[in-house]
Amino acid sequence: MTDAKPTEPRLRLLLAAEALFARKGYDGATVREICDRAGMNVAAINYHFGDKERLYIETVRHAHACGVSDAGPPPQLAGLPPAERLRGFVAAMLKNMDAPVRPESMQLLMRELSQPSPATISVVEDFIRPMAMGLFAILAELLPDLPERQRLMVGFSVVGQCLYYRQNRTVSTLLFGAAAVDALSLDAITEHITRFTFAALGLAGAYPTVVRTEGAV
Amino acid sequence: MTDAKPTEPRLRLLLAAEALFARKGYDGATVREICDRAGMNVAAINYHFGDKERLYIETVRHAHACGVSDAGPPPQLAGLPPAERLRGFVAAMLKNMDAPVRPESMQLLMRELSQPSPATISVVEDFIRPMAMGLFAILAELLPDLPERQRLMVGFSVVGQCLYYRQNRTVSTLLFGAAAVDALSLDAITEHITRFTFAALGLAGAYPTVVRTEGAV
Amino acid sequence: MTDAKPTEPRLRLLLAAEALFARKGYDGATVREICDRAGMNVAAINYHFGDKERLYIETVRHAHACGVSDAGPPPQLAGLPPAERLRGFVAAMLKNMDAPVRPESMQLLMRELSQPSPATISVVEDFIRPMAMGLFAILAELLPDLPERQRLMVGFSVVGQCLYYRQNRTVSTLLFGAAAVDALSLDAITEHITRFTFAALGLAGAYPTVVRTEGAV
Amino acid sequence: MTDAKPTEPRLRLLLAAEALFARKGYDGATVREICDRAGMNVAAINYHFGDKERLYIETVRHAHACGVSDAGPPPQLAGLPPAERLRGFVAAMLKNMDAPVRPESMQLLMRELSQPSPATISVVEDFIRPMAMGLFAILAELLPDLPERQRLMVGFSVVGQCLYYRQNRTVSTLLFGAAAVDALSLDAITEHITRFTFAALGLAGAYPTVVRTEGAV
DNA sequence: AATGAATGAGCCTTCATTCAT
DNA sequence: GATGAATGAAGGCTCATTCAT
Repeated sequence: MTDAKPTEPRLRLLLAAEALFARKGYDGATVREICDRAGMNVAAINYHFGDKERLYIETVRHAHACGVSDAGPPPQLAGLPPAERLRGFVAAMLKNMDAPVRPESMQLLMRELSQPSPATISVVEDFIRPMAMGLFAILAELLPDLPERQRLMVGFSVVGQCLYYRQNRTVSTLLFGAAAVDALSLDAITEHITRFTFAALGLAGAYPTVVRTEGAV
Repeated sequence: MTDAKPTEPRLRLLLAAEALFARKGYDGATVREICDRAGMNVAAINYHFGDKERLYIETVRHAHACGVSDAGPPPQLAGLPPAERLRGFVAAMLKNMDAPVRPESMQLLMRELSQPSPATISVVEDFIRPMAMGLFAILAELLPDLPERQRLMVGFSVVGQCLYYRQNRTVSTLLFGAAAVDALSLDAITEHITRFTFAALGLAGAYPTVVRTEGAV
Repeated sequence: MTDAKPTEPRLRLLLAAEALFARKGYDGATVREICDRAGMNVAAINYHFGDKERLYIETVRHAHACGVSDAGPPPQLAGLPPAERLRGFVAAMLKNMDAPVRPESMQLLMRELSQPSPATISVVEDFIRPMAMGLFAILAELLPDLPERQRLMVGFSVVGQCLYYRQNRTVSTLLFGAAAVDALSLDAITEHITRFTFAALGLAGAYPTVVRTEGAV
Repeated sequence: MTDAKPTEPRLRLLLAAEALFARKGYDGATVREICDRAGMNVAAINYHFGDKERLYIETVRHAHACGVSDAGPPPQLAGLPPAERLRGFVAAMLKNMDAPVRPESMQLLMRELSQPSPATISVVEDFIRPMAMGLFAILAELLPDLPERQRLMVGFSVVGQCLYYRQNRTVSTLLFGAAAVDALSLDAITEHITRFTFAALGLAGAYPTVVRTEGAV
């Protein structure tokens, strides 16, 4: 059993900050609130991190350091054919976003990416770039003759489909109801995106799990 | 006579607030800043709107009231075949997000959608739902036999591809450089997403602009 | 009857700040203390002066603006012979320091001069230089053949004697008791410094009030 | 072996405190700053001195304990005639203030004297009184018939001339430029004050270094 | 209808201090 | 004997808000 309430003060602050920054943003969260949640004194932040801004940066770094282990294409797919790996990539990305170790981490990172700050760059470099490189390596194998610009947009189409579910869950729920949205299981979404993409790429025949359809849907 | 600088005080405040809320968020923007930008007194906001929160709600309402005219599928496509209309939908959505009448409006709405607030619901109902209904009407015509749950995910795949470019422009730029990202013209993106989607749906033959490809890319 | 408690808020703050800065110095005085004394809110300083430092500068400026009317050699001596005017200068300087309109003003100025700050320069230029120029004009008339460097030191000797009583009253009192120090009336001191100086300059014969002595004491 | 960097922790703290209190005053100097400068932990002050205030008192005591050896009239003048000894006193006082063993000590003491604190009394008693007694002993010999009150003012005139150069160097520099002020050598000032005083006292004939002048200048 | 002056709550930060080691 | 970690109080400042005009 790992610590539900870690005794390390620095970590307590980071976790409290992560939750509050994720929920309220940098301006909306106050250092008092964060320290209270961490069960510490107001001066703790200054002592451990210098000031609020550096706490924020460290919080973002910590959040992606925790998630970074799952980042990049799942290594166990290394030797498989590219079609298989593309499916693995979609599955990993969806899973990573949907049920990360700590939801606050992901929430904070998404907020961070949509409103860049000094901490954004390192997150992108350490957390996002490995995944992107993994995806484009797969696409390069799958579509070796495609001009680079086209490949870029193909990548964006794949990632865009995956990100949609995290970035726009609120809207989807408001539009179609929580029941309809929650009914979409992670597996179903993975299946859908993979088929949709394979069909789009004219690789429906290469689709790993064999189900043949007219289109992909 | 168009009002470049509207003299109506309420409107001046709404436009100033829109720009600042869009750029800095609710907590980051200050009423003083907003009033200064509107060329008015600090007390103006409280006089005209009661308090900051009500100003925010009114600002969001006003932003989507201005954008709502462009929302929904472009009416001129009304009589065309569904394939044509799907292409029109993608083009409209991308164009709407990329170069709306007032960029601040869109920026504010996007921020609002990613961080739901009391003002979110009416935005979704008035601004988003018409577009969504338009899209699903098209999809229903294109894929009449598809189970509803599948159609939902198809819709998400289409919209997800479009939204990616707005929601993740910063990340894309950090990953691939501004040059590579800016080189993707609105037309090129529209073309790509439409083909990608048609191919995915097994409707490549129905692709309106005729270019026949193996896949869609 | 002038306002003992002025209703003008800016002035109330300046007077409160003057007293506290004079007594406790810049670091020792707190804005809360100052506002309390002025019967105003903590935010008043920020509203009226921007921040503590600008309040300090304005306080110093105001303090010397109040005293500056008495600065410089008393104009009514303008036509008199230089010996008479030297006596007048000493009398004016002592009087000015000993019983100024508001003691806090002088206390603040003296503190300011011994610990230069951004506000020092203008005080020196506006408040001190006129007096200094007045003195050296007199000395130039009295001792036309004296080299400039010597004249400088003579001026310092005159001023040094006068300043001693203000700058070192505490020490004098601790050394000789309050009774002995307080017994030295303003007139007695004026008389002493004038005679001492005249005798030192070999101008004892020119001493205006005629009393002949062996030395000057 | 002299200790350029004393290893005794208490002494290290005292020297660091002396420098910082001298430069920034009691409120302006922080215990952290002092401990950093002394190369010690934040808690060192509380451990060695209890609290900041007691450190301050000890620092002032130490500063004047170090300077006290030079205090009082130079002993080697003991047997000389009073006129000679007065000259020695002026020279010693000027030299003591101008280039003391450790400039910080003197700076701290001067600051202390101008803003009395609990530590003032002992400084005055141990450091100042010996000098004052020395001076008044000389004056008693030189002017045996002078009433005490007159002698007090004569003493103040002598000391006031000397103190001027230290207490008002900033103002002098602002008024007449650094060049003019720095050009006044310690010897020149000593010479001037001595002659000025002797002439004022009608003792020009007794002036030790023989130069006969009409006045003293 | 609209404003400038003024307010109190709360912000982030820093201070001198203490405690467990 | 001495320290690094942690604390509560208080610092200056900014915020959204209100009031008299």
